Amino acid sequence: MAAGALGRIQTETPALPEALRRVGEAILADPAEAARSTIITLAERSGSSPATVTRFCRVFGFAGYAGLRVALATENGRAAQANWDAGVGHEIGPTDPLDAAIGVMAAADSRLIQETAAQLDAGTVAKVAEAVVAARRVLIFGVSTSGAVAVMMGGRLRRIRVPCWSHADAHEALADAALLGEGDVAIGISHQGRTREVLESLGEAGDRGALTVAVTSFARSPLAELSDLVLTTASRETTFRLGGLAAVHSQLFVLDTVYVAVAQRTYEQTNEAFELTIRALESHRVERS
Amino acid sequence: MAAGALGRIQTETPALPEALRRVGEAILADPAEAARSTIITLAERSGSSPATVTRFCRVFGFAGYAGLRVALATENGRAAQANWDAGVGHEIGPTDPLDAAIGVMAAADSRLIQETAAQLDAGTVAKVAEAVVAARRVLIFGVSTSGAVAVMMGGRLRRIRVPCWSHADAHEALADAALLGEGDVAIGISHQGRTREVLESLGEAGDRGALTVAVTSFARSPLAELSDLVLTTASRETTFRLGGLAAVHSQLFVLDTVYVAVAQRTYEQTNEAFELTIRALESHRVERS
DNA sequence: CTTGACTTGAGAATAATTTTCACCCAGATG
DNA sequence: CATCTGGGTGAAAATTATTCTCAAGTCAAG
Repeated sequence: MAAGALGRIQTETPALPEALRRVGEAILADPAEAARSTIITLAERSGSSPATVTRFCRVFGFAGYAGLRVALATENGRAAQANWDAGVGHEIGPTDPLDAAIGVMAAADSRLIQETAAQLDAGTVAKVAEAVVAARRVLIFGVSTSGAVAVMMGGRLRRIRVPCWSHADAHEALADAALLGEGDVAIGISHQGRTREVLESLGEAGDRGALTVAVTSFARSPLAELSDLVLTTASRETTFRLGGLAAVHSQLFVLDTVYVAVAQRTYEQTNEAFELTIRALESHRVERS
Repeated sequence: MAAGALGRIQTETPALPEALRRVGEAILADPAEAARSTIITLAERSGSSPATVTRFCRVFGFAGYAGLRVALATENGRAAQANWDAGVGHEIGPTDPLDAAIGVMAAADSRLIQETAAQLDAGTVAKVAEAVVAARRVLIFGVSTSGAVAVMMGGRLRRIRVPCWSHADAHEALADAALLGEGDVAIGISHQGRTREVLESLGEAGDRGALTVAVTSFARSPLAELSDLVLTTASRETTFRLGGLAAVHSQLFVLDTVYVAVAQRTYEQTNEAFELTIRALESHRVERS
């Protein structure tokens, strides 16, 4: 078993005879470098011979040098990953080197998605999906960034034949909301749950008898209170005011789950609709060069 | 740089010729196994020759097979540490319980973002950001889902005073592209990099002397070849055809990094612009209850 | 002193890896 | 239609890495 190879080397090395010990020390001094070296290089660096390095591998139960090498590299990756979460929560400042910033952002986003998933209520998602499948009309809206999310989700749902309209524009959303009725679904997206336009449109839809669904980060926001069902997104307002940026990932994730749930409930039809859509889009693609 | 080797293999493999592609597929099918195999074993498993495997290593910038092997092992350790294998790659079927599906999706998205980050070239991001900061005009476009991403990014950039237009509409994008010139920037988004409209618009922008930037999952796609700079997104086409869904996260992440890089380069102005924007948006919010 | 168990590295033997080269094939050209 | 070109490929040669064998050295115990 590869696990713990470095630890075992650390433990056993001091008890080894002269030449073997030097090999162990050379590896411990820089495992990553050792993984990259050939057996010859490593032998030279430890002041011994290739034969001794092979023996060293055998001592630790590897079939040969290749085995040791792979084990070292694996542990090296493991260690790198362990350091990963470290930087989360760190604010990104104007002078941070970009690669560090990229790492922090990735960690933050990744974590955000996990959090979103953790606190998402599958029951609510299922209810929303069932309502969407049964609805005569579905309306999705938001403004600004959330509007773009709404449009994106609308496009997806239309591709699997859900009768869906999506707006990033407040007036159009309001107009459409007024036309909804019993058995329809309205989904309003707002990170903070305080955007007036979204509140008005969702309120209007509710008044007309449609099922209202809020997608927001705040379960106690006006939007949430006004809605029949609430899908909460997670968002941490950290890292250079990136709360807004990250919120999009969270919103998309929540809507992805709704999409999948809808697709599951209309599997046959979904597959067929996919085929059609893909064929239609193909004609807009250029050939492989 | 060793990081992101698997991601890169994933991205580039489909564009490779026959025999090389088979090698890539064999590796992707079981990276851990590949790391343990000799070049000969791997050649046999992929139905090609050792020579081809060596060529494959060169394509991805490794000095030889040993380099690839170590990189694979490293990533393998990385993945193991993060417990990411939990369910990833599992297709979501119509009968899966929804909470399981949510878990799989979260793991997949999370991993996707990590992969995207790992294979993103900070230097390229910096170049794009610098060009955006210096540009007289910036144009961002895509169609369909990528179009929504473009619109979202455009909105963000405008909020920090970047003179930016964004389109999800092919004709408008083309019209605007024709008006660009030296010192302007055009960013085209297309998951597969084969969408004709995006190709045309970016080509037009390039002809007019603008810096052209591609955001695509395929580094060898027509879109990438045609562009001055390429920002590659990662995407695994797994889980219930969710490739397209997941691609959005990846695209957004890449553009987030550009946004942050731009913000870093115009810190004063960014902060000020933020204040103004937030105040403007406040008036559309309802008061805390 | 011997002896013998244990280490070690030189060099031979083997196996893996890389390079070279001739071939094939698809598409371009005359 | 014949010919050429150029990329892609695997067989085999060349190189290099790895493993094995063995003689020699060391050292503690008799």
